Amino acid sequence: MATIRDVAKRAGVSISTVSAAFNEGRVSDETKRRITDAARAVGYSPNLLAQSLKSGRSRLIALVPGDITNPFFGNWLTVIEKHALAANRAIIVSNTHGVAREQTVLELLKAQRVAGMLINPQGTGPEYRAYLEAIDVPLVTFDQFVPGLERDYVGTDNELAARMLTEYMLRLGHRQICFIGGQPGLWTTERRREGFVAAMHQAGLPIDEDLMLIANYEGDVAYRETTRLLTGPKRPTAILASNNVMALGALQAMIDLGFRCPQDISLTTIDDVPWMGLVKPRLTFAIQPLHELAAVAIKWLLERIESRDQAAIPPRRMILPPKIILGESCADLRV
Amino acid sequence: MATIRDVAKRAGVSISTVSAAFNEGRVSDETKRRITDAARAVGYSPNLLAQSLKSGRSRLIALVPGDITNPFFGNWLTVIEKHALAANRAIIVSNTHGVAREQTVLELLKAQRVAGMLINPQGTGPEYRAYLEAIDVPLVTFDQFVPGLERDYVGTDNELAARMLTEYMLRLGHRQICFIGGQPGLWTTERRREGFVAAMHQAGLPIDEDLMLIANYEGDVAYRETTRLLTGPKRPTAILASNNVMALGALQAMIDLGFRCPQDISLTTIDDVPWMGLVKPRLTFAIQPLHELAAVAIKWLLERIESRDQAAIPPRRMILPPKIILGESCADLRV
DNA sequence: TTGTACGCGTTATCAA
DNA sequence: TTGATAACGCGTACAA
Repeated sequence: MATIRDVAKRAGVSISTVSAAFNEGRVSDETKRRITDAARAVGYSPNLLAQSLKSGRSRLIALVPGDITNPFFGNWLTVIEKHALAANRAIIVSNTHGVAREQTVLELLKAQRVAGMLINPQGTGPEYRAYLEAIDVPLVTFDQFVPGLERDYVGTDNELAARMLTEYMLRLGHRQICFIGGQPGLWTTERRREGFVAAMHQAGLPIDEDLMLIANYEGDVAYRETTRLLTGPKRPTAILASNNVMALGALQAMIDLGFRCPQDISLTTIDDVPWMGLVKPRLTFAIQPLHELAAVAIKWLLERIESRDQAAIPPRRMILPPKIILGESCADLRV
Repeated sequence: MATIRDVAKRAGVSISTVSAAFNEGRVSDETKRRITDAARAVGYSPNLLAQSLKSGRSRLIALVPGDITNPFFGNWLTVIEKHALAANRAIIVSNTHGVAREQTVLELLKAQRVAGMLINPQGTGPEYRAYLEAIDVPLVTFDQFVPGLERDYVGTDNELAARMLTEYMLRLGHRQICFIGGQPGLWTTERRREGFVAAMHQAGLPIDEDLMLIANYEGDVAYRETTRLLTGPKRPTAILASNNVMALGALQAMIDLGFRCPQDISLTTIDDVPWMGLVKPRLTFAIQPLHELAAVAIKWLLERIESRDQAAIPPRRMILPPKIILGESCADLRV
């Protein structure tokens, strides 16, 4: 590939002049023109590798969403890309399939000297926290909060989301409500569980441990657990699924077993999916203010990247309330 | 960050010895141990930027799927990641939002000296073809074929997919069938249109240009166009939507206008979405053999990356047939 | 306004 | 088996 040298030779100037021409240095218009012409002629494109090696950092921002196939993620990406582009930085996305490959991916990105990372952290425990904290790259976390981690975080009030949905179902007269949780230990899982439990207790209802299912944030396990529940002795009148994909798994399980939603079993969930309107029945769900959250996340990251001194900016947190969107997936038992 | 120098100093050896220790050079077991200990102590991780600058290429493979939010893409990613990982290479994903930012993104990836690219090319026309051809990076295209481009390509027989679906609807007695196409000029759009037209002609039916809608591969335009069609004077008995997202847009439009599917209007489409089973009615659609295609795509790319001489491998093409999955979205008009 | 020389962190060559 | 040194392509003092 053509280097800065080839351009210099072709334009009949020195390499430093070429460099200056590309970096708003003091170069006469005439020579600048000769240089750009020469660059085009030899097909020159600056070697970002060399630039980054020199400067110590690249202009790449890594987005690490955990599971790239969760449609939930598309909304984050769109907003983040827009702002990154405006700041003349590019987004690259790296999938991790949960926590399994996360460390490998982060090491790679670190070694690539990315300018910053936006990460949905999938791990738990103190070693994990320590690991994240030790990464000396500007970093903003979103969605999953890691307790004790001294990093920026943006997310939704998950406890509130679960509580609002549970209260809604309680108001409709439901008493046997099943909660299907994601991976145990994850922030969103635990907060959503707490919201559910709080609403039940406030209504003076006990928690039936048989109706507290443990799954993960993928559809197939939710499908299996729901099937197991509905073929067993205890049958709830309503289910709160901890996320969108799980809700669809649970719904599929109901349908496959011949249950009707909402006539036989009601269903609510947290998080949107595209074409939610086409899933029948239309689900009642809690929606996160993703646009606002994503905008803040990238704004904070850019601030950190452009700041001389990382430590000068203390860790910040933003937690916004969700909204409830009513569908047709809940039966009114009071009538 | 710690460099090879810090390790050398700490281990009391020269930097070249450290380098050798990390690159299966001839180093005694004793010094190797000292070096790995020292590396751990100072928290050394090799600077991939410097390595790549030296070697001229990184170990990153870029996946450029056009629209990252199309669920269609998740299947490609999963398979490709698995094989890349096995070859000790990492995948980064770059979104382009159609053709608009594609060139910018490709330039960036080129400047980053990625090892290779897997791209779903969104452009058309001879200049676009020439541009892609001139990129001197190992490259495999998928899904969209660019006529005349001398590059590897894997994809599905799109003409066949559309023909099979159209024939199916014709067999059920439909005569007024509407075709909604994606961006004009795109390979998949044109082939799918041809398949539709071929099936109609073979059945001795004329093409009604009023029933040939032009949209793009996103849901909202399909929604608008379907709405326009169904509120107009000519009403088809069936619709063939050119992809999954468009089908959902068309379905939503029908529902919003009070039409029932399939009783009033039948619908078929090409490409799967996850939880397709939950969309009511379950759609009849053509599915691509994505696993096979993705496996071949990454295999070919790795071959090119590891080959000394690019030109030694002539451009290859693989086109596999689709399968039809029957749902409940088509009415039988013969009864 | 332009050119020379050095360094970023690494690998490869060659000498010790 | 080890170590000194020259690249890789670029940016930037500093000198001319």
